[in-house]
Amino acid sequence: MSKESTLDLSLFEKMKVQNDPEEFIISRIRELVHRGDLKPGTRLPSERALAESLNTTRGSVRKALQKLEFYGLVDISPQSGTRIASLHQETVEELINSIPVSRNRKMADLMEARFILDVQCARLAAERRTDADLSLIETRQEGFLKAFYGSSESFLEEDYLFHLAIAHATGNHILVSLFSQLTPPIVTSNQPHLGQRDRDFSRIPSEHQKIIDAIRSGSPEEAEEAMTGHRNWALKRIFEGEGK
Amino acid sequence: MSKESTLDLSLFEKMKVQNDPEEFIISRIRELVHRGDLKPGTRLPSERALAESLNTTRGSVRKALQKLEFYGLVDISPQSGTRIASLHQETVEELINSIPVSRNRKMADLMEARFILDVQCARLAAERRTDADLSLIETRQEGFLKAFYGSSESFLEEDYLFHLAIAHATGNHILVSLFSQLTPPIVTSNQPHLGQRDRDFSRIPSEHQKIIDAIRSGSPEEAEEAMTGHRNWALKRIFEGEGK
DNA sequence: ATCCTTGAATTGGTTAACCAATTTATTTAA
DNA sequence: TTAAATAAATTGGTTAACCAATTCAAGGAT
Repeated sequence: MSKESTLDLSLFEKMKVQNDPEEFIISRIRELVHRGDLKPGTRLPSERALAESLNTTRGSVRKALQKLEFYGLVDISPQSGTRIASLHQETVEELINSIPVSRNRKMADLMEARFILDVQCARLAAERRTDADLSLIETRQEGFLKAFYGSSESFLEEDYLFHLAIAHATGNHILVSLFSQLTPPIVTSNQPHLGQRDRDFSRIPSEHQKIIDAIRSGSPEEAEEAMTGHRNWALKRIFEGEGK
Repeated sequence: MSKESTLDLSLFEKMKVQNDPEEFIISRIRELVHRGDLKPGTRLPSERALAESLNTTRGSVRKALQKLEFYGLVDISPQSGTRIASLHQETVEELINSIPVSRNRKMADLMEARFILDVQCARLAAERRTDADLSLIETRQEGFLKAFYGSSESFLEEDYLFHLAIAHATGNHILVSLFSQLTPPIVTSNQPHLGQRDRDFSRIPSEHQKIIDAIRSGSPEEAEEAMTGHRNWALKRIFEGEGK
């Protein structure tokens, strides 16, 4: 029984100066799992051993491992140790912070997922919106227009609120949650495509209006079509400069 | 400036015997925020004060607050205190565990969100699937059939793996992540509707096969239609017994 | 009165020692 | 040689003291 798939060793050699040991441990283990160097069931070195090996304190190691357990990446058992968990599903936040996939690729995946949600939310909103929902959407549109035609740099934030109001109008809390998970990383990504306006941006206000009209009149098909056109254009902007 | 929207007090009166102080604090604060008793900006009592008030240790209080910060529900600033965060978007897991919404309603929202993702993933999978993707999907179907026709109780789990393989075939990691967030709680929810088979369950294997055929032949429209039929039926089962 | 200085009190963050349960190694008895 | 008994070492978990930074209030100079 002494054999068993046990502890690895020098995979955690200290590197450089570690400004944030906790973050380093998390990203390192995540990387090792992704690359397959750490297979499910593999036991990690003890918290004390890891701390010494990384020239850090046990507290930092512990915080990192606790977060990894929360992520579902490892299983911690008292007196038994910490092992790589069996089947692990990543959260969106994990994926965004993960290493192996290129930044552009992740952004493309994010935009595509949001595209899907946007279109379906528009359709459902047209079916179910209450008057209060419609009122909120129109308020958001006003805010967006003010930011858009003003010199405000925050029109992306306002655009987000507009789309979020549509998601809210579906009455489905889960959809709102998914939506809000996807958008902040997009908004804060400082994608050069998004930040600066150019000729095409003039389309946005009228496209928004089409969507609003469809939702007001309760026409799911029209809403779906309007949102598809609106978002398809945004998607293309991202995909340009990188093949799928 | 001494006024300010500050600390509340006896909202944290100790109740009964607290077996798990950490979980209690998390659920209590979540509840207070949901009910509006704690508004954004409100400062919570200090960790020491909370610990004494709840007859627990500072460590437990601290762990709870750290998790709440991770959830985005509170903002912690050293030497300044812990305050309710301004705009808070709930994660799916939070929503599932939240109190105010009825269980059936949450389940309906979950199913609807999964329906949307399922259909769109089927469409994209038909467009992009590699041979390896198709192979995995067929493997999952075999596993499902074995569990379905055998006396195994795990056929729901196998069904999940089948659908997950389709999401994987889109090549979009974000979609896979969203999908995996939505599905496990459905499987484990012990919905009486789902747990026991009845006459309608016999449709599942052939519906799966239709989806596979559409994905193999690269027909997005067919895949979308097949998945819509498959999942629409599941949706109806949930909505029966509660007007949406 | 008003503003600035100053020092005590309070805040979240960190550290190291300690704990109980388990595992591993050693010793002892058959 | 084998198996049981026992002691030592190791594990994650917890606690309490300590820390630096900040806040807040009292005191004094203008």
